[in-house]
Amino acid sequence: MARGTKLTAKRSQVLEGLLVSKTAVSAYELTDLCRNTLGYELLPMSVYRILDFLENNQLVHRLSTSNKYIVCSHISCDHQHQSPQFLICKSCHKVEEVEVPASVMESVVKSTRSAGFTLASDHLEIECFCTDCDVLEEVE
Amino acid sequence: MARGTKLTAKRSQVLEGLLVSKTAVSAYELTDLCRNTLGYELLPMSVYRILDFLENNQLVHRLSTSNKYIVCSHISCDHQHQSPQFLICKSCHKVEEVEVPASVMESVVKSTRSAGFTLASDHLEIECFCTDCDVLEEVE
DNA sequence: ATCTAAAAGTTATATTGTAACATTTGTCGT
DNA sequence: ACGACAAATGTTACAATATAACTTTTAGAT
Repeated sequence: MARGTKLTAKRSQVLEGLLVSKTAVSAYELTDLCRNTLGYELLPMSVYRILDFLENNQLVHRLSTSNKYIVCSHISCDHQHQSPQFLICKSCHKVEEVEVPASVMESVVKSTRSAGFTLASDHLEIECFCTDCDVLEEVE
Repeated sequence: MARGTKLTAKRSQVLEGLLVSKTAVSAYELTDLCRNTLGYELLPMSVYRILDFLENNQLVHRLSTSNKYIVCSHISCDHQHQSPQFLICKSCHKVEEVEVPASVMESVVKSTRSAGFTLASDHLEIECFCTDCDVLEEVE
């Protein structure tokens, strides 16, 4: 693990909460999950701090589209992966992580560069509806 | 313009606020801008509602990455455009709108479909740093 | 054992977003 | 023109999210 780098008890607890969760969760949802389901004493403030730490150490991804967090699916590997692409259900927040074809990422980087910008995120976020929620949307 | 469809005085005022702004702005920022700079009487609740309306009528884009809004750059055309790709500066919220190469969008749609999801957004959002802010980031 | 830096605790508050209900305004049929 | 209905806006209260600022605890290093 990189600098700043201790996976303390509390940090493990938060990580465990994320591992248990089937969907992306917000800091407050995660706090509740840790307290109610796992029985850990945690407050939102701490959870926010710990999530920052975990994100900086590539253990979790922060989905800025929904302000929720999800554990990195490659948490146990030590090698590099391609950029992940997150398909995020707008309705139930289920998240599917797929790999972005290199060509796509290249194209994105290219248009970013030529506009004078520097890429600030390691992933793409796509707002979707999953199969379940798609049906519901139509009914409304 | 489509259904539900009156560009009332208030709605024009909010739109004017967005047109005046150089960067993406939040509902509260827009409220302040309208009140302080343009002298319009608006409250956040109304601004939220009006932004919803404007978004539904393709006059503004909502950037879910930052929960901010920006006027659609094709506001005065009546024809269809390709999917926009927004380069959003994480620091100053300046936004550059570029067109996504069709091939990229196809690829995104494809991976979305094959994962059983339906695309829910008409654009891509990319978190970046612009030239100005990029320098500052490094100094920190 | 003591010192120090990192981590976690604590409290208060700022910011963002919505719910619920009241009032006003515009449009339609008669 | 008149009343009736729907759309738009006003108003208030509050829920949910995020961070600031300061204190206490903990874990290593010497």
